[in-house]
Amino acid sequence: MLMTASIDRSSFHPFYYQVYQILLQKIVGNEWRPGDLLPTEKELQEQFDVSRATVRQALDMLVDEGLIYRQRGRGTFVAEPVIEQGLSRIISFTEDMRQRGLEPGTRLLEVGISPATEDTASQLEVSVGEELAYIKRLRLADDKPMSLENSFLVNRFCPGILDRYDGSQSLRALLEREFSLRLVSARQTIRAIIATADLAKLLDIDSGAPLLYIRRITYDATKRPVELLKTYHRGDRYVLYNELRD
Amino acid sequence: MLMTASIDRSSFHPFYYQVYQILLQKIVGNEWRPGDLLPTEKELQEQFDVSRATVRQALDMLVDEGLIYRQRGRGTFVAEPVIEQGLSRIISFTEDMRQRGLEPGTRLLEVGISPATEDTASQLEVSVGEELAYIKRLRLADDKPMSLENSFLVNRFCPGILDRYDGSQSLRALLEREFSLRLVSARQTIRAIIATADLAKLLDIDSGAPLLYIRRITYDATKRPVELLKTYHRGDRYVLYNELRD
DNA sequence: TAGTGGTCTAGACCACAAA
DNA sequence: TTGTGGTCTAGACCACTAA
Repeated sequence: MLMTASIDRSSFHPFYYQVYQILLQKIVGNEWRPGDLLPTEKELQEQFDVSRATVRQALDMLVDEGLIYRQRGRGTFVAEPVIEQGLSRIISFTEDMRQRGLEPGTRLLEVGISPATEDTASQLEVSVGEELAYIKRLRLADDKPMSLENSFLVNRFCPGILDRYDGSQSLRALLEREFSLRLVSARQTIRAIIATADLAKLLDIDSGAPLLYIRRITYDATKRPVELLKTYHRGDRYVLYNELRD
Repeated sequence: MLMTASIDRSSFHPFYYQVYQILLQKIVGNEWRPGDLLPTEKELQEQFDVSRATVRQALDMLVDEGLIYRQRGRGTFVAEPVIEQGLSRIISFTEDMRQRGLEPGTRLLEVGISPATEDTASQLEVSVGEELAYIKRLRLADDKPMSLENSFLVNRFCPGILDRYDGSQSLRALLEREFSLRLVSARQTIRAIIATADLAKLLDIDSGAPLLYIRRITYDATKRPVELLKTYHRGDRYVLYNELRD
């Protein structure tokens, strides 16, 4: 491109920020593609008629955002786009198993209403004793036990949900369709524990076998906690996968 | 404190990095506490006998890590320790422990060069037999064993790293500073396993105790796999936390 | 008004990569 | 050997805060 943007010296934006914006546009606008060599710092300095320090300050921002990287003696390059999607999405057991090429199954063990204990109440930000709907399910993969899921819902947000739940459908979809509860964010803790005799029996493993214990609180769009999910995954079968970024 | 550390002008570490380290120690060592006013840039400049730009480069690192913040016209302050509830950031063991309010420690067990096995080679996308630098560290929290970390680096990308690594510093920082390797993304799998006798002994737990086993591959800006990290965390002490979104 | 951090300049020397 | 980015200096002027 022959036309080159230049900076506005009377703007209230700092020079380095204007340079950053111009370079950013070239990258996100795909004019410069991953792997491309950027102009040298000297060239940019001359092009924008600013000092090298100013150019470097602009480049530092792009480095911090992971959009470019520098190699001493070689130059500055456009970075490969980082996989941003699917970093940490909330996915259901069913989706999860299908992604792994396994056939998901569910056996409904128990449902009911019970008062919140001190522990569950504090997690769900409700009063102790408030009614919670609970759903206990054994999850299967290729017809063999994989995980035990224990779900606690704030009954006030989805009254009568247990009557409409038949044990096989997606709880997420039901909450959204019938109660307009969109689950948009979640926090979870992950621990390694040892199977108790009860859990071992349900999961068809030896007691003392390792389990991945995940405790997740899910929030709706207004940041209200809606569900507390306790999951026990068989250590020998279940592998949690995720992607991280700097 | 009247005694003040000064920088070593013959060190191979850059001045700004030495200043950063000294200031970092004051903060994590709790000599400077949240809310405290730092010396002004001018004072630091005089204290270390470096230019203001060098002081600012050191301060920039601390700002990036969220340890300090600046207010124009007022000064620079130690930040409140915030538990970075990021979605899925790559954080070091050291950062991780600090966020949990535990004092991180490291015991270097073993370093060396060894040829890639079929398994490690495929993970790191190198040939079987290619030289890998490995670093085995026992990680401590409040002086008690927390995790065992087994790191494998493609030696070709960071030749001589083992000579420059003293066992206590940040591997990430070292890779970036000395080899211009910025670790920007990672993929990991998480499993629950049972401690073998060897692992149990190192971690000071019973054999048969549960462990969280995390296997992470870290990539640089050009998407090259750089490090394979195998980590064994004590199930009774270590809890993995993360946030999810829809 | 005095002092802070924010921005900017015009140099310099270095380590490293590639030809 | 040439050119790159990495580090460092010694200034300067500005916008903002607090006294």
